[in-house]
Amino acid sequence: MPVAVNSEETYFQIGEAADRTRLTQRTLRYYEEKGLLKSPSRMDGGFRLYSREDVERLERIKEFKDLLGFSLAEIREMLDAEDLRLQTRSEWRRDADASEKAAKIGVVRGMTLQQMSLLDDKMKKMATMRGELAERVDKYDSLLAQWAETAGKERTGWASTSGETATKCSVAPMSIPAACG
Amino acid sequence: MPVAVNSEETYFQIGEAADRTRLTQRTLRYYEEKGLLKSPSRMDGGFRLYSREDVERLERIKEFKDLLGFSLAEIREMLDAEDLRLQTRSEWRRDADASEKAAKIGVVRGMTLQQMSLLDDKMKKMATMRGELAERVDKYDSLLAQWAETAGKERTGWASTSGETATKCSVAPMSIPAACG
DNA sequence: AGAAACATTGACGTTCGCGTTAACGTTGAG
DNA sequence: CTCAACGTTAACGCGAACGTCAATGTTTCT
Repeated sequence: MPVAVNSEETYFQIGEAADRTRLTQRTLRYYEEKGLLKSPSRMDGGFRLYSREDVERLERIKEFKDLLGFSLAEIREMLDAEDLRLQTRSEWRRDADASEKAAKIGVVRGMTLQQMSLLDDKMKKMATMRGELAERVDKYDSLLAQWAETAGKERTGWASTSGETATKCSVAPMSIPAACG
Repeated sequence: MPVAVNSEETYFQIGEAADRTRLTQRTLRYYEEKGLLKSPSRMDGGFRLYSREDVERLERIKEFKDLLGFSLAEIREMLDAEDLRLQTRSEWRRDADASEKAAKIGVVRGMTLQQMSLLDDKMKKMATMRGELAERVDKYDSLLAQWAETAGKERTGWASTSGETATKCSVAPMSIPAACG
C-alpha cells in the first residue's frame, strides 16, 4: 500500500514502485546509482520513498530502453535535457534578466529538436524497412492468389500457421503505422 | 583492394569487409561465431573471403542493431526467417507437391507479418513520443513569439544555439516523418 | 629471399545491465 | 514485545558484445 507522508502526497516504497513500473528493486537502485533518478527521499529508517514523479520517470526510462533500445547513458542525457527544461520552467518567474530567459528557452528548444530529429531518423528508416517487408507480403499474396486460380475450385485455405498480427495492412507501402492500428 | 577470385565475382578480405561495414574484424569473426553469418569462404591460406552478399548481410545486421536495438539473438531469428525465405524461393521450382508450396509460403508470409507488426508497434510508440516533443516545441515557440511582442521592436534573435535539425517539422503532431525529410 | 602488411586462432579483459546472496536494520500487526 | 514482511548496503556473479594482446601463419612487393 502506498505510504501517505503528510496531507495528500503519496509516496511508494521500493517494492510497490517496482511493481508499478514492472522493474525490479535492484533495477531501481541501479538506476539511482547511475544517476538516472535523483536520489528519492527516505523515511526515518532509511527506506526509500518514491514520489509519483519518480515513478513516472521510471516508466519513461523503461520506454526509452525497450522502445528505442537506448543505453542507460543515452537515456541519462535525454533526461538531463528534460531536467534542464523543468528547472528552466521553475526559474521562469524569478529570473530577472530578460534575454537570459529567451536564451534558456532557446537551448531547451534546441535539445528537444535534436531529440525529435533523432526520432525522425529512426522512424524514417523503420518505415523503409516496413515498406520492403510489405512488398514481400504483397508478392506472396499475389503468388498465392494466382496459384489458387490455376488450381481451380480446390480452395487451399492457407490461413498462415500462426498469428496474423499485422492484419491486412501490408499494402500502402509508406502509410503511417498509426493508421493501421 | 577487393580480391577477384575468378571471372567477375569479387570477394573481400576481412579488413576491407570491416572497413565497408564500419565494423571491426573482431566483430565480423564474432558474428560468424554466433551464427549470424554463414561461415564465409576461405582462400588457400585460410584467409576469410566475404562475398557481396555477406557484406550486405552485415550491413543489415548493423541496421537491426543500431536502428531497432535488437540483441544479436533476435537478429539471428529475423535472419533465419529470411534464410528460410530464400531457401523456399530456390526450392520453388523443383518442389513437387502443390499444397506444400502454399504451406511454405504461408509460413514465410506469417513471419514477415510478425516482423511488420513489430515494426508498427515501435513506430506507433515513437510517433506518440514525437508528438509530445513537438507539442513542447510549439509551446516554446509561442512563448518566445509572445515574448518578442511584448518586448517591442528589440528583436531578440534567438537562433537556438546549436543544430536546428528537425527544421520546422514541429507542427502536424502525427505526420509521417518521411514527409519531413 | 626478405620484409611489410595482413590474417588466424586462442585466450584473457572489459563494460553494461542487472541477478543473487549474505548479513543486517526497520516497520507494522497482533 | 515479538515476529513476519519489508527494506538496506556490500559484494560477487553472469551473459552479451565485443576489445585487446600474443604467438603464429600468409600474401605481396621488391
